[in-house]
Amino acid sequence: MSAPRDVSSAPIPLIMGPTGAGKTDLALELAARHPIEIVSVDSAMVYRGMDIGTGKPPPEVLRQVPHHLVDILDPSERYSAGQFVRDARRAIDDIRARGKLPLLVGGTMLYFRALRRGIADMPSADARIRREIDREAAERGWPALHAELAAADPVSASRIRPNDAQRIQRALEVYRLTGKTLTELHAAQPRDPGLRFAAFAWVPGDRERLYAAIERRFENMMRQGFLEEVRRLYERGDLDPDLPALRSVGYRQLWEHLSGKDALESAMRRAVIATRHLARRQLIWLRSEPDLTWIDALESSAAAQMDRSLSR
RNA sequence: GGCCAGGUAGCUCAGUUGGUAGAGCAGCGGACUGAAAAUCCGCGUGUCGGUGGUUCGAUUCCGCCCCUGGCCA
Repeated sequence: MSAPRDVSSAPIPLIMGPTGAGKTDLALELAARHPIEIVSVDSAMVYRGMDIGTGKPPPEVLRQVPHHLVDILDPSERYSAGQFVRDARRAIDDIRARGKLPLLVGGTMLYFRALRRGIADMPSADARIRREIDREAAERGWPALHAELAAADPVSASRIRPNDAQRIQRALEVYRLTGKTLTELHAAQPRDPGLRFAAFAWVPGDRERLYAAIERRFENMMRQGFLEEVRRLYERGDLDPDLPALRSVGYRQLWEHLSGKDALESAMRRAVIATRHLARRQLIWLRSEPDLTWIDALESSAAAQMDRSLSR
């Protein structure tokens, strides 16, 4: 048990790691020994009814150890980095007001970055404008819309590829909504997030072993009823596979199987591959993130290292 | 045993009317500001099954052998 300390000024620990690295178990272990509450930094765990495939702790554990930003949305809803930053800051304030230490744990690196560096004040997604842009793209192709963006905002256009539909759409959306370019809005972004963080990269040092763990983890999910979980979502009838929630790793592939587009064996294989791809992108992201304390999750002393960091 | 179809990148396959070969997937590297578990970009030397022959030159044509699948005995 750590000595009492001023929780309101202590840096907030962030544990960032790829899927399958054992972050969830680590967080629970730390919660047993420190006065902490967990804030999930995970774009998929926010959804209710998506439990097995997102690797959420079981309901008893969620009740026993306070978790924030888990099960806050229906899968039909959209979340975003901007919303995350607002939610996380509120959770941090609340936890500190209770005299506890917030521990942020997850694998959604964009959310960590947005929290640490701040995020520009921009309008959220607008379904009507997106439909409009999609229609134009269907007629003229994304490169044409990219050219349109280049006329308004050459700086953004130069870093967004002509085929990156998602980013072209967002850039045009913001411009049409506000009359301002992404470049202008980014420049106006507040510099100081007003919070201090201590960021840890919790990463297995051996990629082969991480990949093997991912495969075992997926097989285990299937044993726990992952397919039935996706079937429940499928059979609701009001959900669409283009929804952000259902594009998640595993859910997407099993949905494709349920809708008759793929054999189960093949869908399962593709789900494991998609999870590996996710882990790889998370690792790549971490390499470019500044001010990280790296901990090899495979080292026997790894948990003890984290433990000591929280006691300081 | 005979006939037929195959044997080309880790996998599935394309191709070379003879000038030593290229896609998809996998893998690897990277980007990332309200979809981010998303989206996008870059990276392709491999005894072209083996061995002899023809040829200036064979992965490509011919002979033999090996392996896989199918059909017939």
